[in-house]
Amino acid sequence: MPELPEVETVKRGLEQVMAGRTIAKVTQNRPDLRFPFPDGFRRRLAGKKILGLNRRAKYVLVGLEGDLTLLMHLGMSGRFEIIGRDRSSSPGKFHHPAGSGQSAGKAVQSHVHVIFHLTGGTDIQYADPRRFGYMDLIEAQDLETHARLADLGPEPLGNHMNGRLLTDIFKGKQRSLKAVLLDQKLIAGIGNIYACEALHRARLSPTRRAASLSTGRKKGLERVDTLAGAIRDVLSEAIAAGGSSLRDYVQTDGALGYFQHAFRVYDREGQPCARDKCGGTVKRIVQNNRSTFFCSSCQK
DNA sequence: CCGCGGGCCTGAGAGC
DNA sequence: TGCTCTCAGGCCCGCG
Repeated sequence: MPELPEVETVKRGLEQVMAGRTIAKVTQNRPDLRFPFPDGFRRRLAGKKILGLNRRAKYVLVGLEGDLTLLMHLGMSGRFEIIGRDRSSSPGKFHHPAGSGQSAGKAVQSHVHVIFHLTGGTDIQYADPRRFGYMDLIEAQDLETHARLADLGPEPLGNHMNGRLLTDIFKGKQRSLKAVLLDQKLIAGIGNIYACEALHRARLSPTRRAASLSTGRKKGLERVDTLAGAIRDVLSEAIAAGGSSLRDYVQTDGALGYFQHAFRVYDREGQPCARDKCGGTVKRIVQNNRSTFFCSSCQK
């Protein structure tokens, strides 16, 4: 499901049609996703003008008039699709096999839980088969203390993400590098795919203790700098590719992302390492109950 | 502090 | 064809 690049791509797609428009009405087909919708969800959104969209970690934030923010998380299988005259396809991108211009796929269409009807006739559909997604409404004064947002770590694409910041984050951490990269309280937005990919690019073993990188010596700083750069690169490249489409994820116009074709280790167990002259084979192990893919020949 | 296991859900794919 | 099992871009909790 969606990690930072997919959420960023979705946010940009929604922004194009939602910013400046007004929510005429909301259709809500069930009382909950992962958690119950907040009280008065439909009523509080109806008639509100959309001021702008933002992303924080894997959350999409929709700023509304009246100091209200709509917070949305896609869970594992959530997808937004723009239905109506504003739907546009980006040239050169692959389209969902089941989506010949309009349909989001039969299996997904039966799981449309929320529709935001915008004035002017455009609908924003939210479908989520597994219902691990989440929506909430937050008053402006509660934004910084909201339980979902308050404890999030820094943005990996923010200006401050560098070797210094990673060194601070890793300091004293006896957990594995992979576990630390996945911890949203330490760094926000990285998920299973991009943690694996970033570590491979930085030639670091996912099982290595995080604190073992953050030595004060020159060599240590070089390593964390390399990792910070790898994180930044892989996320940026994935956003440019419209995200990674494995099972559920599509962009808001139904197009598939195509960064999955650029994976070097994720879901490549048994295949040769993509690094030049490495000669290793990609392995799959389990860490914290999640699959980790890496090359033990070049990742140390 | 840390990893593990289980849970929340549905669907796809593999193997029999 | 259909059953059973495993696994999946997330995240939370409790246990030891």
